[in-house]
Formats: sequence, C-alpha cells, structure tokens
Amino acid sequence: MGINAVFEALSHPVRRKVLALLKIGPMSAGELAEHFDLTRPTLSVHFAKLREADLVAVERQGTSLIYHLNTSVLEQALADVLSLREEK
Amino acid sequence: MGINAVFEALSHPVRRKVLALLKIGPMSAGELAEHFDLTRPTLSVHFAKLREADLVAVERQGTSLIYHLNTSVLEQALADVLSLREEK
DNA sequence: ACTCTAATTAGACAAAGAACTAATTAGAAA
DNA sequence: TTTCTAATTAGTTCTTTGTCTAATTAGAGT
Repeated sequence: MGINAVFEALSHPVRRKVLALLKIGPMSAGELAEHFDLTRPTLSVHFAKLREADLVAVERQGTSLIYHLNTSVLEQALADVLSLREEK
Repeated sequence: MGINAVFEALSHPVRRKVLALLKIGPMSAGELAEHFDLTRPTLSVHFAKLREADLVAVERQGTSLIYHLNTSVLEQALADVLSLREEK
C-alpha cells in the first residue's frame, strides 16, 4: 500500500500545494483552507488522502486539527523513484 | 503543463514499472508489453501518458517503436518535489 | 445541557481514468 | 499491391476521483 498511496496522493495539484504550505510550518485545517478556493469538506478529503499516504500527521489542539509534514516519508518516496525501484 | 503531467504519469503502478524497465535500457513497446498481464492497447495508452509527460521518448526502428527513458525530466520533477515548489 | 466553532463523514453526481475488443496506421517483405 | 507484423487510435463500459450540500462529531465556553 505505501508507495501507491504516496504517488496517488502526490498526483493532485491541490495536495502538492498543501504539502508545500506545510513545508513552511504546521498549520490548522482552517488556515490551510484559506489558501484554496474550495469548500472545507473538499479540502478535508484531500487531507485524508495525505494522511492515508502518511505524508502528513495530524494533532488536535483544542478544537483545531494541526497538520504537519511527514518529511521522511516524502523523501523516502522520492528516493524510491530516483532508484526507480518498485514497492517496499 | 509539465509538472502536472509528470505526477499524473507517475501515479499509476504500471507506468512506474515501465519507467523502471526503461531504466535498464531502451526497449520496444512489444518487449515492454511482455512484462505485463495487460493487452497491448492498454499498455499503449500508458505509454502515451508517459510520452505526454515527456518522461520517455520514442524512436521508430523499422516496424518497432523503441522507448527510452528521459532521465533528466524525471530527475527534474523529483527535485521539484524535494524543494516542494509548484510549477515551472 | 446548550450553543458556537472547527472539522470530518455521508450522500449524490458529473468528470476522468483504466480496461477491453475492434478498427486503423505504418513499415517491411513477398 | 497484397500481406504480415507492430503498434496506436477509436469506441465502449465500468470504476474511481473530485466536488458540492447537508448532516455529524468533537471540543470549549456559557
């Protein structure tokens, strides 16, 4: 599942932009949403795919959910493509 | 156009496997097809997406089409993700 | 307990993706 | 020019994805 989920997640521009924003620093779902012209539910589904790929982690802070980038997973995936080897 | 097509192309396991095979060396469409359990037309569509992303180039040799990996485009795309910057 | 805010999940639907078979193009060889 | 082989394009069908609105969950404050 791992690598497939990662590349599936990376395939959408919105999700790549989310990752780029999180590169700057952790951010709540709401803050992230302000950078897009999409409804929150739609964004929420994108977040779910990023979580599924383990590209981001989430942490509750009061009523907000703070997302942060899981740098190592991203770098691992890219290293895999560089060597162009499939799967685990 | 570039980056979206590249990530779209990378999002399917079959296409990543094609790239991995081409990493070894140039190969005809037919030779590539032998490594998969899919019909040639189906593979042909996958090849088209890789061409569209400029991840591979193709060259006719008699009646065969020889595909080869466009290494620089692939590496550029990965470098872009590493720095997580969008677009050109 | 009620209410407010933050976010997700559920349900619906149009658009895109991936697979197949059948038809077409392109080159080589008889 | 007919025929054979290699590969692609066309057309169809089924599944998945992306988006929306409406409903739900979770925490904080009153």
